[in-house]
Amino acid sequence: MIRLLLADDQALVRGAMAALLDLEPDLTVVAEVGRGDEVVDAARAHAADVALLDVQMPGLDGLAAARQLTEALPHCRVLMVTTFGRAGYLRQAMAAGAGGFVVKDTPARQLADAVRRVHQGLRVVDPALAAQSLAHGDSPLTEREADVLRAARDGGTVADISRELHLSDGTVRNHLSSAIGKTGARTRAEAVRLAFDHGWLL
Amino acid sequence: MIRLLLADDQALVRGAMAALLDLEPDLTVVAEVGRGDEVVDAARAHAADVALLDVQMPGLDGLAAARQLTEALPHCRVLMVTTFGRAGYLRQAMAAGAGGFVVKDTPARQLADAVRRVHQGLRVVDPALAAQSLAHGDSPLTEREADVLRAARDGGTVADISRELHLSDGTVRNHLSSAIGKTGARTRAEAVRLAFDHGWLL
DNA sequence: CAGATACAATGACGTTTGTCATGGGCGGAA
DNA sequence: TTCCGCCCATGACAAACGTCATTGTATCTG
Repeated sequence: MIRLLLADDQALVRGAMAALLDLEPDLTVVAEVGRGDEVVDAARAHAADVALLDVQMPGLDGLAAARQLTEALPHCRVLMVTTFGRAGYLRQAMAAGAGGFVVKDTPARQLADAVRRVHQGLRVVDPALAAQSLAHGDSPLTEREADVLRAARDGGTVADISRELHLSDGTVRNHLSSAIGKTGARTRAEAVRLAFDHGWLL
Repeated sequence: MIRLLLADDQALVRGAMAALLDLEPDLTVVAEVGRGDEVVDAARAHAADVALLDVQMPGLDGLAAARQLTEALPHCRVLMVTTFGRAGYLRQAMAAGAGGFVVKDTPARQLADAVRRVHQGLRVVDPALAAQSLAHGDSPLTEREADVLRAARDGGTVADISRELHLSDGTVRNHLSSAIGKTGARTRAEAVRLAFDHGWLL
């Protein structure tokens, strides 16, 4: 009997996935959480064998949660189950020690198989996503450039960003210019969008 | 036995919700689709009593699908089940003849009850969302302003937008300026974000 | 050590953007 | 019919933006 932990911020989706997986005779859902910072505790308390983690969660994002979990409980496998097939997420998930990466577009029947494979220590990755990940490569952005893009996400002015990051206006514009160049964008907003779609932010 | 149609572009979520709802003795899922433009045909073919529609779907968005469905099959009730609790979505959903509006944050157990209520002709609405909807009111944007904001979504320049919409550069900037004023934003990007969050676009 | 890279900052530049006044054409409402 | 709002357009202006050259510090690497 494989013991599962579900972590997803959408209660409805979480409950539905629990119902789906509990139908499998060899699987049982032993814990559900809606926040990333509750993952490790819950996994330990319920002796989970496999944790299914969403990427976007309050408290702590799924990738960070995966890092914590694989370090704290190495025997507990991690399967990322996420909405967005961002190439950068896959890369980071694997680096975080995840055993698999599945997007929510995949047929429901394959989920149980993915869980079993991960439990056996195998790697489960969407082939299309793997190809895209290789194509886009790793993030070319420096840490600071990523910070600036993140701060520019909600459409504020340079002054807003510089205030938030305690930087000079000119420095912010330099970082932005650099990020625009690296992403191949022609506008700050476009750079934000592209970097986000590639999974280079957060 | 209430016959259900599920429409959601994420196959995994769709299947999981099917599993969840099929556990209820008085509910049965008779059809699943992943595109908005397949909703009406599927509902007719399988004689669905209640259709659960996500807002964002390829082909046709859930709100438009709800309009088509309530017109083509008036006896078939509609329950919107969506990720984002945008106030504007709720308003449009109700105008489209939906019987209920549920966000995916709600506990899984409440879903079956919502389905039953909608099937009985009752209205099901998240109270918090209803309040927010009243607070923000209807969209103050004109059709053209909304068009321009939509075109500005991916971060292009004024020239890009004017080319896409076959307008003068100056006209685009006028519409943008107007939209910025109406949304209370200070930047084009911020206006796009705010309008989107209010459900005033798409 | 020298070289490369990330970070922060400044000043200068040309361009883009947001705003405003103004005007004309078009539809619906008083 | 007259008014009003929406749409399209133009021109002008200040502010914000994107780019570049340059300087300096810190850190890591060969």
